[in-house]
Amino acid sequence: MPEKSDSDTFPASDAFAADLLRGHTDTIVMAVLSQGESYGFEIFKTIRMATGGDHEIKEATLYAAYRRLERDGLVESYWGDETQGGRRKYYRITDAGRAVFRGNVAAWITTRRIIDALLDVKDTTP
Amino acid sequence: MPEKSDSDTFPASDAFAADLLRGHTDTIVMAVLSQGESYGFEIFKTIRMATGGDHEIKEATLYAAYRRLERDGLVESYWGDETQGGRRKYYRITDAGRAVFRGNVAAWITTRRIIDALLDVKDTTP
DNA sequence: CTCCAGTACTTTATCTGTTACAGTACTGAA
DNA sequence: TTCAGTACTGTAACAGATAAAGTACTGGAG
Repeated sequence: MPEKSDSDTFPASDAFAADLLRGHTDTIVMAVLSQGESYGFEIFKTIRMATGGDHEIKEATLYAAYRRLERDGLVESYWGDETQGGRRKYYRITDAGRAVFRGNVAAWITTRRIIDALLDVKDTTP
Repeated sequence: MPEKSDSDTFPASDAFAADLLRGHTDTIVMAVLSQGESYGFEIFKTIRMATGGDHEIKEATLYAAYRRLERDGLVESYWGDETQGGRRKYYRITDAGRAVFRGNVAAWITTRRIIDALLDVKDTTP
């Protein structure tokens, strides 16, 4: 008889992909921006490449994050002076942003440990 | 002049603790139940101990998770026959639950890798 | 020349998990 | 008797994620 994998019978990640990165979006955007200035769509492409298509963060989610981060003074923005093509809004991380980013990375490491312990996940580093 | 730490000036984890575990609650509950049957409040205490007070998952969050898991057939419940004290609702993970749990742990490992890469977090294992 | 895919940004409505808060009910210790 | 702890439930509200749709430009394929 035909084999059925667990994931066929019990899809786990359909609705999950969303919530697994939830709460990390702002931190991820700040991580990209600590490497240097960038504009909205480029940040989107950078993250899409890093997540490899799967688990991708949607455009609308990111643009919402940009607004949130700017509202909280963690990033600053300015319009580029593109003469042709779509106008681009560039983002730059602020000092406050850098500080919060450092805190969030620390929080991630803590959270990571807690979940690893709860799920009894062994170290996966080769 | 008095020192001010980053966390004083820019509180990072006030609203975050909530969202960092978000999406993992169901998986964490199933992790506890794969160790054996348990009842609602006990699962709460187990998780509270593991998270060490910080980052704790609130009672209401867990009871919501129990209902969700039971609705989806991932856990089963029955009332204990306590003769005194509060009545206890016991939970048991189902085969479907075990399968989804395995998938979620795999998803967690993937997500973990992605976030580590994006945040450029090095391996923290001693 | 037209159509389409890609770039680039925006807005609105909706969904879901989390939580504050409140309530019920029992027990044992101060 | 009061309070802390055990044990469960329900409701309202919030915030982040996203589907969906729209605007506007560019370059290539047919």
